[in-house]
Amino acid sequence: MRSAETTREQLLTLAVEMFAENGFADTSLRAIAKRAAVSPALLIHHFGTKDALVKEAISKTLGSWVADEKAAMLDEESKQLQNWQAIMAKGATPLNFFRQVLIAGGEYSERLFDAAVAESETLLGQMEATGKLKEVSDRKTTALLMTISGLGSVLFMDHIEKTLGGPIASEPVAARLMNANNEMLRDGIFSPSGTTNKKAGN
Amino acid sequence: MRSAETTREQLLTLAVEMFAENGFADTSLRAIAKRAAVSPALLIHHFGTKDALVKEAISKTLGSWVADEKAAMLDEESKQLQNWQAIMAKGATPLNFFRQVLIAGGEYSERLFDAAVAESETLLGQMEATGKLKEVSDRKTTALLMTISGLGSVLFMDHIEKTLGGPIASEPVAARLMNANNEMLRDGIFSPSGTTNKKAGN
DNA sequence: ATATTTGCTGAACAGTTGTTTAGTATTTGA
DNA sequence: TCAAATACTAAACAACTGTTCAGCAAATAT
Repeated sequence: MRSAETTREQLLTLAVEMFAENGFADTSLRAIAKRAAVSPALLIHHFGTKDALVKEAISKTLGSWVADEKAAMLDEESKQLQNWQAIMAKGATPLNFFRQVLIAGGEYSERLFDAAVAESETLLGQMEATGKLKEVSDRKTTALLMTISGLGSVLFMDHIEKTLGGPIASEPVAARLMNANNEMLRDGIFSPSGTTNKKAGN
Repeated sequence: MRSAETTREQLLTLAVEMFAENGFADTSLRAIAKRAAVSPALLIHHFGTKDALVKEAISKTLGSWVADEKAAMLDEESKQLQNWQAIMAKGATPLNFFRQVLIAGGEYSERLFDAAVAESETLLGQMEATGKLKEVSDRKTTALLMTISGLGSVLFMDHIEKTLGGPIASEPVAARLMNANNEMLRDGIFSPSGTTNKKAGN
């Protein structure tokens, strides 16, 4: 054999990269094959169908990622920035891949979202137990909102970078995001209802 | 003439619906034509290219929507729920269309995002001026985070509905989202740094 | 009534897609 | 060493895509 396992893995790695860059639908088997200097039929030979390749790419990438990322978001404030940057240091590919999975919808997107909500909820519970969290009246919905923010940041990464004028992994941009987020989550940003012109405004 | 303007408008309306449902790339001219009981060539005849049809669909739908939606998010608390429901009452099509534009990326997605950030920033300014807002150290980034949440809610609509077990426009689901969001934005949810749960100022 | 414009169609073109098939070359197992 | 298994390819298939083109039919203008 001509080093089958190696070729297969190389193809899978390349597919992940290209899927991350252009999405699943917009990345053809021919395009992958061309960049691998290989016949399109070889991809079918190794993976059966494009769909199977997509699924394998997803489980490969997600499996190695979610574990690292999950605890970072709600970690101790002093560690947040370095956690964030450590995640980003892994490069753009996993993050973009993540994004494509969410965009593509379907089963994996659903699982991913559910896992993220569950994770947020667990962390909120832990924080509450250790006194790091104020009382929240509806923990599940709060976890849901935090998930939306977290995954939203991934989805809108390009927009964020454009708005803040720098890569999301860079210190100044990451710090601004962290600070604004912590400010919001620690103090709130709305004035307590009733304290100011409640009916005069409008 | 066989009522040209009417046919064109009907086709455009149908295209918007189908784009909202399945996205731009996954909605072929043939599919639209078939559901309109019309020749695919007629779509080209009226709109020139598919791309032109997409653009016209976008500007038609976005134009009539953004204006209504923009002020609702940060309105007075008592009005939020009914604002939200009023928006949702317009039906799923515009919201899904919105979603597809954001997913598709490109020029329109960018414009949409930028407009939403700018709008949030303006509203934060207004709220601060009327004393409804606490001091925020970085208004732009705060506006950015609120935009991510807002548009994230649109993007993850299906997931939200699945998680909370009901349509996002329904009273119980909408109320939960509103309450959790207000709680977060008014009081914050993290305990002040360095302390453990010192005050619950409700 | 005739000519002209215009809504509209059927059929085809050219390109892309995932996949199949038949076959070659290389490696492995006996 | 010989046979079986495996890696790999070129070419083609069938289905789809957006788009073109020649022409029919109906409304409008003359």
